[in-house]
Amino acid sequence: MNGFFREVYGLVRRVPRGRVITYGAVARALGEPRAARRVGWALYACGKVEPPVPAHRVVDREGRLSGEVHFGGPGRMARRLCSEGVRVKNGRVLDFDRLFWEPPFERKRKGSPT
DNA sequence: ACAATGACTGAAT
DNA sequence: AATTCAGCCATTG
Repeated sequence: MNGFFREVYGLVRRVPRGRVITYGAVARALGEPRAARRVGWALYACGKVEPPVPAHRVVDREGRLSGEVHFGGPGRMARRLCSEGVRVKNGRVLDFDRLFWEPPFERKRKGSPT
């Protein structure tokens, strides 16, 4: 597995319950702002990863549940979010801007930026 | 190697 | 604000 995938999983796992993040934000946090699609690809393969990845907390830049179809059925992702307190309406997070969790900008180790 | 696709995004219209 | 276009990068046929 590519290190990038693990970085994606590691960051997504840090998304607090009841909050959401975007593909682009994950990519930026990992230092590759153009890697949003790769983030999606990583999440596509996160099903068998351990510990489990809360991929349902990752939405697109408009707060839409673009990966809903990959949760085994309609409404599963939304219901999961709802179960965490995130209100979803018509495939979109309502208070998306308010619930957005800005990730800590972690560099590729090698020490922190200062 | 070429073309098409995709859990994306930003800019232009 | 909604839709369309183009860039992006990895995977797949």
